[in-house]
Amino acid sequence: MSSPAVSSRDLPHPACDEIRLEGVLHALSDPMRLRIVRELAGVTGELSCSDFELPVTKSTTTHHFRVLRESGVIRQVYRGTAKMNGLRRDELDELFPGLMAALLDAAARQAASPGD
Amino acid sequence: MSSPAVSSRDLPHPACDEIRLEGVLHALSDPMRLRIVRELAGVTGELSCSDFELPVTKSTTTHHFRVLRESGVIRQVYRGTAKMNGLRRDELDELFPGLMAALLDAAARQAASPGD
DNA sequence: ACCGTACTACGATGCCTATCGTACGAGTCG
DNA sequence: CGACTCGTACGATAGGCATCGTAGTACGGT
Repeated sequence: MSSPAVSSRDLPHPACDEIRLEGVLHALSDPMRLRIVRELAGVTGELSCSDFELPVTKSTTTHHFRVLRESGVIRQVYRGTAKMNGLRRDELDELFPGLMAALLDAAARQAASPGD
Repeated sequence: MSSPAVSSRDLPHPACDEIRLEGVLHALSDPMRLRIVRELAGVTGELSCSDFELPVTKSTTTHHFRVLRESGVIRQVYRGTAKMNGLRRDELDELFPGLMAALLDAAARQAASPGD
C-alpha cells in the first residue's frame, strides 16, 4: 500500500483558543525545533519524524516533536508506523496574522547571514 | 535638574550581528518579559525600571531586564539613579523586518481575546 | 555629611528541560 | 509467526532559570 490509513491511536492537540503566544515562542526558541519548523514550512505535504536528520538521538527528537505539538505549532498523526508532521499554518495565521511569515523570514535571514 | 546626564557606568549590549533569533524568542517567551516589551512599545520615549508595576520583587525585575538586554531586545542606560529602558526597534526591524510588528500584534490579539 | 531612592550582587531554592540509553509497543512485510 | 522499522515510555543526569531575600553600591538632594 502506498498510503496507509490513519491509525486509531491519535494524539492530543491544543485547540486554537488554547494556543498561547508564549508557548509558541518558547517552542521556537530552541534551535532544533526552529530547524524542524523551517524544514516543515519548506515542503507542501507532511514529513515523518524520520525524514529529519537531526544531530540528536531518537528519544530527544520525540521530545522536540511533542513540545511543538503541545504548543500548537504542528499537527501530528500516525500513518502506519510513521508519524506524519505538518505545520498548523492556517490556524496560526488566523490566530496571529503574519507571525509565522515574519518568524520564518527572520529565521531565513539569520541562516543566510555571514555569521552563519 | 529635569534630565540628569547619562552616567559613566554603561552596560554591555550585543551588537546587531550578535543578536540571535532564538535568543529574542526565548526572551519574549516569558509572560513577564513580554509584558515589559509590550509596555515599552506603547510609549514613545524610555521608561525606567521602576515605571513598571510587576507582580515580582525588584531582584526578579532586574533579572528580566537583563535577559531582555542581553538578548538584544532592549537598550538600557543609566540616567542618574534611574536605569532607562528602550526597545531596540530600529535595529530589530532591520535585522528581522516585520517581526516585532507581528509579535506585538499577536500579543495584543491574545490580550484582547475572550480567554484573557 | 547624611539620607533616601534606584538598582545590583549573591546565594538559595525548586522547577523545568535538553539530552541520553535502554526497554517496549504498534505496524508492515516476508 | 518472525523480523524489522518507527516511534514511545521511563529513568537518569546535568544544566538552566524564575523567584526570593538580604546586603550592598551609585547617585541625587538636603
